[in-house]
Amino acid sequence: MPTYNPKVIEPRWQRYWEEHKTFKTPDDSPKPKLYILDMFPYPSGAGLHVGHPEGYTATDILCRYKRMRGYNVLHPMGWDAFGLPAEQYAIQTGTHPAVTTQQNIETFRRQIKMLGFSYDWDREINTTDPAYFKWTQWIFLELYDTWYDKEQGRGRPIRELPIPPEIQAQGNDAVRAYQDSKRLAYMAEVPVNWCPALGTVLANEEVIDGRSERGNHPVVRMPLKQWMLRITDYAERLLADLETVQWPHAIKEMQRNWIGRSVGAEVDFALAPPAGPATIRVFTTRPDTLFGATYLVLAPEHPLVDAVTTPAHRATVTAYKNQAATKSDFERTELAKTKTGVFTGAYAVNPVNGAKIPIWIADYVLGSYGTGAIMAVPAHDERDFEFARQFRLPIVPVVLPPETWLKHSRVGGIVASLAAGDVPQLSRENVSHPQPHLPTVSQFEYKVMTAAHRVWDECGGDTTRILQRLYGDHVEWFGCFVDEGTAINSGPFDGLSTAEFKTKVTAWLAEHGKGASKVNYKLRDWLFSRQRYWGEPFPILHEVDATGKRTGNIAVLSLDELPLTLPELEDYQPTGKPEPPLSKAKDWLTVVRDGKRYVRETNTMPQWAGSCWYYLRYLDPKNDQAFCDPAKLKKWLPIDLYVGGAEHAVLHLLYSRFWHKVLYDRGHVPCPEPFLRLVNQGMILGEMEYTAFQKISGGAVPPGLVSAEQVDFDGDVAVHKKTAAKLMLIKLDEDQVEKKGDAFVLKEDPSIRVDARAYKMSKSRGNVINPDQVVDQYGADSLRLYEMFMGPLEAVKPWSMRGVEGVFRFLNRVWRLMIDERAENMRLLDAVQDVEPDKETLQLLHHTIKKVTDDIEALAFNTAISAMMELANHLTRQTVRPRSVLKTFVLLLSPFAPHVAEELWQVLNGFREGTLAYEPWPSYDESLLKSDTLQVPVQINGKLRAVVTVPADCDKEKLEKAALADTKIRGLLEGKTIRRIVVVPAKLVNVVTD
RNA sequence: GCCGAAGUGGCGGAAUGGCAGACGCGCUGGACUCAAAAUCCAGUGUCCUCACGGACGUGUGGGUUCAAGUCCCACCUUCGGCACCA
Repeated sequence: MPTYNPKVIEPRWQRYWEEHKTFKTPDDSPKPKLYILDMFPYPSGAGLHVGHPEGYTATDILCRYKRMRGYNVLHPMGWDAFGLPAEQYAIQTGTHPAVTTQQNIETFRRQIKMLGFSYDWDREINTTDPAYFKWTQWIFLELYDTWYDKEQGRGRPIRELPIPPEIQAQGNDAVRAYQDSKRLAYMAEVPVNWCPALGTVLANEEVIDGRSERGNHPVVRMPLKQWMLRITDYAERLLADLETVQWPHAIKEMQRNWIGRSVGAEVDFALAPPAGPATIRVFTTRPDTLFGATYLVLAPEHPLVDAVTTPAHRATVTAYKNQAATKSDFERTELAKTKTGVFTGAYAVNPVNGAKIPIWIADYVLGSYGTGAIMAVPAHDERDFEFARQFRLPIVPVVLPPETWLKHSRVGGIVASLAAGDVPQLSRENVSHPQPHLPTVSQFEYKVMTAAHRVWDECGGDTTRILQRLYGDHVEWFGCFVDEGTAINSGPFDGLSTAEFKTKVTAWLAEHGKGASKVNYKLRDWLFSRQRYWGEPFPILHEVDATGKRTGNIAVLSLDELPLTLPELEDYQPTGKPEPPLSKAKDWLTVVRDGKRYVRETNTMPQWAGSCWYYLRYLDPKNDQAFCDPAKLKKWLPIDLYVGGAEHAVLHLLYSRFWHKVLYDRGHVPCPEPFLRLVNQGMILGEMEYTAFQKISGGAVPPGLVSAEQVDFDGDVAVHKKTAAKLMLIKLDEDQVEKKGDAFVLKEDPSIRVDARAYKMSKSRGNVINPDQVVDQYGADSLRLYEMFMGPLEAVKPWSMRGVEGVFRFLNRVWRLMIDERAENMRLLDAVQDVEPDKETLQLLHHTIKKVTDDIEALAFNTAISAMMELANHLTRQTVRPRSVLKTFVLLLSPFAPHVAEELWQVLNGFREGTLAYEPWPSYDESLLKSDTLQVPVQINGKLRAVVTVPADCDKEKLEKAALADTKIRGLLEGKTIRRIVVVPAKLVNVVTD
């Protein structure tokens, strides 16, 4: 009984493709190239998630389609296999991470192969393979060997770095130190997340709300010598080149925000006597507000803090500094609802007006951004405003807001009502006789009105002018104004617009040697080392003296010493000190070279390292002479389409682009951007869940159900809004609820609203769909088809097992369209005949070819599948099914459901041996897309009233005539005056009447 | 708070400014069957009507247009990202 049985046909075709190397990609094909890439997975112990095949299926469909269109398609897969979970497992069980990793890769590979993706498996890579990370280490050394020439705007070899004569004069060590200070890879003391309870340093992603993810222990910041990559040097190009790539707008925007470019000025404030000759340099994006700077703030870690602090304030300043240093970033931000800070006792001189202003320190100023110091302009900066109010510092307005802003302010409202005479007890006339305790007028309103009245006549009763006066005199009434306006209280600059002011004052500052324009970025240099075992070792040696102390000199391994592999360790337990586990490998650690003693770098590279360049290695995965043959790079780059999850929107993509640009500058890759076009697949959520809330008896609320609108619910914990009592969650079945209005309610009691939503899949929630089970039950073709049929690729969408069943039924229907299920062996139905299709069928077929072709090109797979369903439904109704039509249909289906398509293709072609993977893609005949007659809707005043059938080539006049001739339309137009008739040929007729 | 995306039947979703709801799920009825499953056929936005037919309908309010789910303005909600970046 040859019924549709994916369990038999899928493994068979997978074996066929593998044995025949059907999808092996030649490097020397004359066909046009396409490089279509999936973000490679981290092979976790949990196995493949249904989210993975979403993007993989999309690209696979496109690849299969493009091959049939005559392209030479490169479509590889590999493993991003360094990372924490394998190491955690090693700590717990003693199993070497390489073993765990290998097992996980086996599982992932089996699962991915079971889905029938057309990868060229000969190009498979693994970031933990020494033959791979040899080149990761090599690239690191290239970064180490590169400095950024700001004049030329590109990275250059360190030997080309010009050495200033005064450095040269100080000897070799000075030269080396100078070079080291310019390298793209450099060492610096930076704070890390040290967890004393776990005795280890944690990655940022292991720290949640200032505590360790495992065990919930406190995490403190501790300075540690780390490798850093100077990505900030590339900030400008990373930003600018976003213009050249076809990425989703949102992702570009996220990268722009992350880079965070802002243009402003650095301004030098001299210290007021007696503090000394030093100046404090601040960064501001609003040099136009310089006249409003009423105090300076230094970050607590600013190097000049100790120097400026006066003896009388030293104790409080030191205490504040210590407090700020031990606080985690989390505490500094989240807990700092109110601003804190202390006065240093010192004063600075405002360079534009000579005003003496106090210098404070406060942790709302970050040491790591700009110069670590700011000029505070409380009238025009929210944070400064808040701080100034708290510490009663002066607020001077220097930007006059536009009229509309003033009128919409609280003061504007009061002045308006005063002008309109809406305050009977307090009209313009009697406001001059103080009556401060009128019941309907607040103290504040009274103050405003009195002040307004005082300037009323002077301003000619003009409310705008009154408000402008009040703003100048009482800015604190108006609050903070941060937008652009007109300069006031700014001496010679008064009356200038914000933009003009900025230009002029920056020029003035430069002229007087007190400042210069400056661009700053939020982007920080990339912390590139981890205190971990399971990562790439750095190919770096630190020279040590006789006592074992580092001399500060660094040597690098040469290419023939690479790869530097990880030492075997007996235990993977953290050292208990902030020292990486590699420091335990004593034999591995020490190296003697040319009579000098060295210790190896014990940090390892972060997981990003391997994924930063993997797309290059696919092009030449087995090369042991170079990371890739330049000819192959030239042939295949850039990547035509890159598909993956939006969780990599910022870091992975930014880091890869950075490495790529460095390699480009050093002449190793031929193009400045790696990923020409990027598409993010949307997340797949679990099945829809319905939740009711029940009070817990004995609590603050009596037992019973609570309607959802009275509940604060985050998906895990529900709290009664009024009583703050915790509520119990009750999972409901779909048929216990119904829709009422725009919400779901309980069928039994429609007054009880129910929460309905789909959640992110997670082990703890128990809503994870395992692809193995889906394939076991319905087959890979159904899984692939369903993942594409769910909705647009980019959209977030909930899983539905019934939906899988729906596409499975479709594949069964396709099968039965041609296969005689009642026969003993595989054979075609008698209905399948070598006849010419009728016109309707032919037209539908060509319509479907066009639709599927266009939709694949647009990655709109869901609608392509709908179109094929419609064709299948049509053919099901036909008693005679032309073989030619079925053959075309199977080719259309093949990128989506390749196994069943191959099987049916065989039968349709008389069991001829071979694959359809390189059959030419069906083409359509334009002339068959149009039918002879058209159904054209006829509207009266925009409302559909009739449909008329006309010849396809019906012109405007004939169409209008046909519409008006329609009996129904005639009846409805009876006695009406026709004012206008809109005729859109082949589309519609709209009759406009009175 | 800031930036971005999205709101259409019971559900997933479809619609170059031109017949809203294609296709699928679910549901209802029918055929087949001793029966069930599977399959096939028909129906299925809401309300009014025996029916013919009609009214309403794409988060809310306004606007542009002969015509708006689609364009413009304001707002609401949900999701994602960032968050003292001067």
